[in-house]
Amino acid sequence: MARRAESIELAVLGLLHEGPMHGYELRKRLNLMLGWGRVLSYGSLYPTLKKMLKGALIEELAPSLTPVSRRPKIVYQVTPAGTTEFERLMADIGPAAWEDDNFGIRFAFFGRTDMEIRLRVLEGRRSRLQERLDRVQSQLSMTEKEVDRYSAELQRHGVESAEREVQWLSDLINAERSRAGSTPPPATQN
Amino acid sequence: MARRAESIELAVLGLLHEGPMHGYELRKRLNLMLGWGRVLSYGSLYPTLKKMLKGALIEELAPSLTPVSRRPKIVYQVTPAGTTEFERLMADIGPAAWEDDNFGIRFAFFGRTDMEIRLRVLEGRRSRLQERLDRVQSQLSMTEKEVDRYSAELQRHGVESAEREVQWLSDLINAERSRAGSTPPPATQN
DNA sequence: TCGCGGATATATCGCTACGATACGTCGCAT
DNA sequence: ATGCGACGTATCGTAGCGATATATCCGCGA
Repeated sequence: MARRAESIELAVLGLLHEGPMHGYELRKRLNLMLGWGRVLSYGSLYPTLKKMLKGALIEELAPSLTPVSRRPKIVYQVTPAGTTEFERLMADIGPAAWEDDNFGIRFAFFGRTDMEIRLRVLEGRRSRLQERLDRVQSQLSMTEKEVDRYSAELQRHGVESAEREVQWLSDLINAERSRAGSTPPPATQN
Repeated sequence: MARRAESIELAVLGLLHEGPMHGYELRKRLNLMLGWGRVLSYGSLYPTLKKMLKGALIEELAPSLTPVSRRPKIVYQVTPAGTTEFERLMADIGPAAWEDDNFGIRFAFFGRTDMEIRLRVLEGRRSRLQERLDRVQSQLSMTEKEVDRYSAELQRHGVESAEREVQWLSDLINAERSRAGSTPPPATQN
């Protein structure tokens, strides 16, 4: 249940880790990192924040030093419980971790996990994409009637993008590996 | 209202134009063309089909020539009204036409519109992407604190993908334009 | 020849999360 | 002095998604 919501929680925790913020700013940052496709709506963010408050993962920061600012600007910060939860979520790899939305968020916070986790997430993501690619390729090949020019171009472009993404992941994986290796073997292909 | 639903309608009409189909097959084809991100669920498809039946955009094809097939396989085909609607939707350019989901579908059916429409949709899509790109760039530059290594890499990759997409669109636009030109330059590669 | 698993096929329902919208404050441009 | 756009919090209706139920067909091994 609520797979998207889970990833929002992770993102909020991660962002608050670099300093207290209020909802509006959180949303902007979130949209920048989720960025490319969909945006996060207030209808999702505020309820999530409420839920996290109730769960004591975050708390409201002491308000206005600036004396009487009429309308409350609610600034949130993580609690120790929130930190624990963040670490738990980051370490919790598994199919959900490399789904489209989740992957981006986890990746953005890679700096706060260890290499073992990073590698597993990157590899999981890569095989997820590879698997999609294979499925499309096979479906394409078993299509009897030849396709329309434009449809074909769309397919081609999609496949190309996915392949590029796979390459990107491979490069990242190699980079991680070589950073770890005591004896980095020079000729490791792919 | 119901922007996604509208695009499903368009896709269904377009697909049925290349021959009668039943829901299951429709879904497969749809997922192949929407393909890259989300899949279309039955919970969306069947209600849409019902709605289109009621609107007389499609109709059930005469059933079993094969005598007593117990469970009905419902095969749909477009009505003349459906064809009209398809043409109307394809010609209806405007912001909605170059949103992520819609664009792909329209593109896939470019073979059934004229060049003027194609160009406008391609250009609309390109400026949509360009605009996103600019927004990210400016937000990036106005960020005071320098970002984490991984976050930066994620941004970089996102920007690169978007730029590649813009390039793709530009190439397509040029191709359309040169096809229009009275003097077709002989060296058309690809 | 039976039966089992998997692909094909239609259908519905609960619930989530998104779009729309409302409301309020601040600053600055005209 | 007022209008406009950015900042900021909040809620609500409902579209549509995931899960699930149900049923048929077919290939394959035992």
